[in-house]
Amino acid sequence: MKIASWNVNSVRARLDRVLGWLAAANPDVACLQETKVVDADFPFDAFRAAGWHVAVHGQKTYNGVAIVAREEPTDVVRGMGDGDPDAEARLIAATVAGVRLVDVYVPNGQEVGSPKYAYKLRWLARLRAFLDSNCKVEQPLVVCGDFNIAPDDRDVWDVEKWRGQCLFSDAEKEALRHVAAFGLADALRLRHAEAGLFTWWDYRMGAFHRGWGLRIDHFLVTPSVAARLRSVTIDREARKGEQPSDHAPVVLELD
DNA sequence: ATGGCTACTCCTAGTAGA
Repeated sequence: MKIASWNVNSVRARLDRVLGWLAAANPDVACLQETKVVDADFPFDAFRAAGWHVAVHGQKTYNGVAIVAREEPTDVVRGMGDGDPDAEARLIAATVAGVRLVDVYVPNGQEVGSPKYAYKLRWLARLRAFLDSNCKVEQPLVVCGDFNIAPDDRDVWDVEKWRGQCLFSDAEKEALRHVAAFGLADALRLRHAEAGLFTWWDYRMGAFHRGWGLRIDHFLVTPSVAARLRSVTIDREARKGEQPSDHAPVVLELD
C-alpha cells in the first residue's frame, strides 16, 4: 500500500501538476493540504475523470485538506468536532484499505510569541485530544500532513539560523512530541537517520537550488503501521520545474 | 539593511504562507 502526503499550495493553481504526479506515482491514497478552495469549487470532475475518489474539507482562500484515493474513502470526518469556535479547514480523516488516515494542515504560527503562534500550539494540543477521543494506538493509524514544525537539528538547513525561530522553536517541538506521545512514530526516522532530508523550500532566493530546506511534512504512525513499513521517500523531483508547490510529496509504502 | 516568491481576493494592493 502506498500513501502520499503533499501540501499542494492551491489545488486549482496546481491542478495539472497534481494530477500528473498522482498518475505517475500512483499511490493508493494521497492526503493533500492547502487546497485553498471551497468544497463547491473543488475540481472534482478532473479527479474523477482520472479515476480518483475525493473527500474534501475546504474553505475560501486559505487552508483546506483533501483525501484522494483509488477506492472510496469511508467514515469521513471533517474538523476536530471539539466545539472550538474556529472554522479553519485543517483536518480531514477517513479510512482507506483498512488504514485510518488523519490528514492535517497545522497552522504556520507566523512568529514566536504572536497570536498565531499561540493558536498553533493550542491547535496541536487539540489534535492530541482529538486522537485521544477518536483513535486507538492499537489500530492502523496514519497522522500525516504539513505540521509546520522541524522536529530536530537534522531537519533544518542551518541550525543556528533557525534556532528559536517559528517552525523550530522548543515549544513547537514539544507540542509535536506531545502529539506523537499518543503512540506514534515519525515514520521517516524509522528508516532514515541522516540530516538534510527536507520537504519544503522557500520560493525565494533560489532556496531549493541552494539546498535551503526544512523537513516539516511528516507521517506519524502507530506500531501496527510501523511493523508494515517498507519505505518512506521524499519526491524532490516534484519540487522542480514550472510552477511547483513549495513542498515536495512524501510517500509511505507498506507491506 | 531589506527583500528577494507565489497565490489568493466582490479593496489587483494587501495578506498569508513558512
